[in-house]
Amino acid sequence: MSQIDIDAFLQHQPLFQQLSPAQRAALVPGTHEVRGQKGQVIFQKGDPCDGMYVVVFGKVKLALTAQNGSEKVMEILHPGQSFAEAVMFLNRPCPVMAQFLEDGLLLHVSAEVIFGAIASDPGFAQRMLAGLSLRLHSMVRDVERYSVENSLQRVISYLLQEGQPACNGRVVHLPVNKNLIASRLNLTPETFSRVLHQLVESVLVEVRGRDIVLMDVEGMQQLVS
Amino acid sequence: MSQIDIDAFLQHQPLFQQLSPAQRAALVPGTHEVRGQKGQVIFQKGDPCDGMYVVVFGKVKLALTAQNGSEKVMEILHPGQSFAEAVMFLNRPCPVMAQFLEDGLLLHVSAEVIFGAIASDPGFAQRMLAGLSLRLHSMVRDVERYSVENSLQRVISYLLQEGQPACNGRVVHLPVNKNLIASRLNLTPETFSRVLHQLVESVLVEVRGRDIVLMDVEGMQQLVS
DNA sequence: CGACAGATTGACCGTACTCAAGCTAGGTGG
DNA sequence: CCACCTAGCTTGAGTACGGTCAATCTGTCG
Repeated sequence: MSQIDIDAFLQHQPLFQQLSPAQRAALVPGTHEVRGQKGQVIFQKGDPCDGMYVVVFGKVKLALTAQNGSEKVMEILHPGQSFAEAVMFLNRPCPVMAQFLEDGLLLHVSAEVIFGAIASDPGFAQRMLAGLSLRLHSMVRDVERYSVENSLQRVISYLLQEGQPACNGRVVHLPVNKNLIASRLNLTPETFSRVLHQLVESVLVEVRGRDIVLMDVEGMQQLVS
Repeated sequence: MSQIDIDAFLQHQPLFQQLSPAQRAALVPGTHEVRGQKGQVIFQKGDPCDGMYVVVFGKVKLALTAQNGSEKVMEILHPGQSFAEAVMFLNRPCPVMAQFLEDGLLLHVSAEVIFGAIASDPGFAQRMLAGLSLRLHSMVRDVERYSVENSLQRVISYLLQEGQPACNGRVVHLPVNKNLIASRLNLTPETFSRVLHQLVESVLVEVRGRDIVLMDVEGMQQLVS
C-alpha cells in the first residue's frame, strides 16, 4: 500500500521505533506488505531469504518438517515479533518453514535497507544484537526443555513461563489450539492431554478449554526445581 | 600478561582480525587472559557475565546441569571460537556453565570495549551479527536433531557434518571422548556405543578408537534423508 | 604388573509414542 | 429447533525406543 502506511507500521514496531524519522524513512523503499490468510505458507524450508519479517497482526508459526511429513512447531509469533533475521545475515537457505496461523499482515524488510540502518546507527545494530541474543537465549531454554526435562516438567515450565508473573489464580490462555502447543513442547497431543489431566488431579491447575488456571504455583515450581 | 601479547592474540582471532590496529588497540585495556587447567569451571549457570570469551587454545565445553546432577553438553568449543556473546548483550545470568576440557587459555573481552567497537565500526557490528546468526542456526539444527531425529539419525548426521566435505574413506576424528560426544548428541554413552556398533555391522563406517572411517556416505545419507 | 578411566555388552524397565475408539462443542442446514 | 457434521480433544491398550544398572573388557599410564 502507500508509503505512509508502511512508515506508520514501522513506527509501532519495537525494533524500529527508536530510529529517527529520516532513518525510518530510509527503510520504507525496502519494505513491503505481505498479507496472507490462515494456512498460507510464507516460505518453505530451503527457500532463499533476503530480508526479515515483522508481524503486524495475526499469528505465524515457524516449524520443521520431518521426512514422514509430520511437523514440529519451533516458534509461535505474535504481533510485534520479527523473524528470519538470522537467515538474512547469513544469506543461507531457511532452516524452517513459516506459515500463517490466521489471517494476518507482515512487513518484509529487505536485507539491504537493514544493513544501511546498521551502518548509519550503532544503536540500531545494538538492538538487532540484543534481539538475536534474546532469540538465542530462548533457544537455549528450548534445548534444555527437550534434553533434560520430561513431559510433566515441560508442560509446567511452559505454563509458568506464560503465566509471568506467576501467582495462584492466574489464568494462562493458550494462544493457539492444544495440538500446536503440544508440538511446540515436543509432545504428542495425547501426551499433552494426559499431562494436563495429571496436573488437574494433583490440584495444581484447573482447565477450562484453552484457559488454564494456576492453582498451586509453588507446587508446580517444586516439580520442575 | 603484557598488552603486546593480548594484541597479538586478538589479531589472530577471526572476529577481530579485520579491525584496524587502532580499533584493536582500543580493545586491549578491556581484555585479559584467563588461563585454566582441565576441569576448571569458567562460570557457573546463573553467574553474571559482563563480557565475552575467545578460546585461544585448549577446549571448552558449555553444558546444562540437570537437577539430579547429571549434565548435558551443549557445545564443545575449539580455538578461535567465542562464547557468552549473547549473554553479554542481554546482561542476564548465564543460562549454561562453562568448563575447560583440557588446559587452555581464553581471552575475556569486556562488554564495554565491545560496545565501543560496535559504535566505531559498523563492519564489526555486522560480523558480530553474523556470528550470532551462525550460532542461532546451529542451535536450530540441534533442536531439529533432538526433536525429530532418532538416535541412529543423530549419530549419522553428526558424523556427516564433522566429515565435511563428506566422501567415502574420510576419517572423522572425535575431538573429545565418546562420553562427551554422546552427551552432545543427547544420548547415553551406552546408546552411542550401540549405534556405532550398528553402523559397523551395516558396513557404513569403521571404528578405530576415536577415528571413525566413513565407508558408505550415500548409505548414511539415505538413512537420515 | 596393577590401577583406572573409558568403552562395550547384556538384561531389564519406563516414558512417551502409536493406533484406534469415543467424546465434546461449535457451526450448519434441513 | 434439532440432527448432523467436523475439528479438536480425551481415553485406552499395546509397543518401542532409549535409559538404567551392572558386569566385563580394553587400553594407557605410572
